Amino acid sequence: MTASSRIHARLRGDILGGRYEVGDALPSERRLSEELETSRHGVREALKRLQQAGLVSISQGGATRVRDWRRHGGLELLLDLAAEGDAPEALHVPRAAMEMRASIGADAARRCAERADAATKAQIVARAEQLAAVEDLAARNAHYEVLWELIVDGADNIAYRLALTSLIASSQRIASVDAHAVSAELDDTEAIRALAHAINQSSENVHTLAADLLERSIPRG
Amino acid sequence: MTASSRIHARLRGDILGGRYEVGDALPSERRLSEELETSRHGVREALKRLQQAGLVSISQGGATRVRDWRRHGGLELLLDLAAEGDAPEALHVPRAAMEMRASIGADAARRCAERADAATKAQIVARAEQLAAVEDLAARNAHYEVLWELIVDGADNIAYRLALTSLIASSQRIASVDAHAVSAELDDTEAIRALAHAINQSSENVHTLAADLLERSIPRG
DNA sequence: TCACGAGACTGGTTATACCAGTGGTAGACG
DNA sequence: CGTCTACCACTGGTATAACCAGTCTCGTGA
Repeated sequence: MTASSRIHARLRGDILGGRYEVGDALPSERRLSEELETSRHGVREALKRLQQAGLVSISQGGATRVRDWRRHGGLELLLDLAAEGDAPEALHVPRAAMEMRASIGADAARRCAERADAATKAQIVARAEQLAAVEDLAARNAHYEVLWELIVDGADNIAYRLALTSLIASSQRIASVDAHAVSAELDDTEAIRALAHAINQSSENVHTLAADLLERSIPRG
Repeated sequence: MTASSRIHARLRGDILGGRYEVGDALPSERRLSEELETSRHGVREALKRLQQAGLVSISQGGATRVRDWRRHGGLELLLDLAAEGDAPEALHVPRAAMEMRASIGADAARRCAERADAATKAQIVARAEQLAAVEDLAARNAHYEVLWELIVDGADNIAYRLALTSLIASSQRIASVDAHAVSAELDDTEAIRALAHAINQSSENVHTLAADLLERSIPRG
């Protein structure tokens, strides 16, 4: 744990936790370096990372101010929100992540059926069969994640690929809280196999099959 | 343009442009500071931003190495990819962005119809009517963006909200290349009004209406 | 009352020194 | 001859101190 990452985590928590209002000025770099007992450079590195994430705006001569992260932040904040225990509960982060996962996943499956080559589709079918053959939930979950990586790669959509990074990370964080988050999907190996074969045959109902599967894990509320 | 942002842009371009292989070691901070004629701190700030974006991994004692950004990068890279002219064409960045926009947008419209309160829905209808009333394309586009912000806010899904940031930014970058990117949507004011009213009435076909509208702008290929 | 300028802030940059891990390699040893 | 170890040269991490470059405020003078 480096000094700058400590400062980064501290300030990020303060901002995401709502302990600053949008537009508020952060303490100056010199003050922060005193309060947090580090050099100014460590503070600056942390601030650059916050700027990169869209949480603050820095301007020479003026103060460093808190931005509206709901408007300027990227999807990678989802993980941070899931990790920060003190983020407003009303954001429904788990539900949001699972809904997006379902929407993107269903469309990715459809595109994959359209675009992936035979070799990729064969891998998908093979992986689904492997998954169905194991009993251990953790092992099955590992297969399931690989399966979805194959599907998203097969969809040939870089935006889906990049979004998946944030979704997987935040899903894992959510799953660490609720271990059975996706068990409704993992238990139904038949539905998973059916999806894989539908993709392989470029069926019309790939989107429906995928959506039905993925939407099982959306929390109510 | 600060020194660290120059260095950041330079290295980011080298990585996204494929001039480094995954796993390659970057030159050391001391070497970079010589080559790019800045102090080591400027280099460090830039590297921290690259690390934050998932483009490199830094380890004390060892080298700073290039990561697989397709696997570890976040959605905000979409904007960078759209901006870097030398990114591999095969990524189909405009198509990817527009597909994701359609998938997320259609689902957001559905959730908005389910969840938004009457006041928000009234705003959506009002905005659609304003949009239909103006002739100027730029003004209409501005209304259209606000309309979608209202819809996404109404969907009460923080993941969609955060993803929108990257999608809007990269769409604008794409639109600056192809000015008529979304004109097929903007021209059909009737479809936009129909969507707004469907949301207001919580119709069953909101998802279909939204998807039909948004998918018009997906480039072929 | 208003305009403007001094000065006290803000962040931006540089230089230098040292600490703290890593990893390659030369040499000692079996 | 092989292998293991200790060392050293390298990597990034931290700190100090000084100065540059904008911004903003507040008091003074027109």
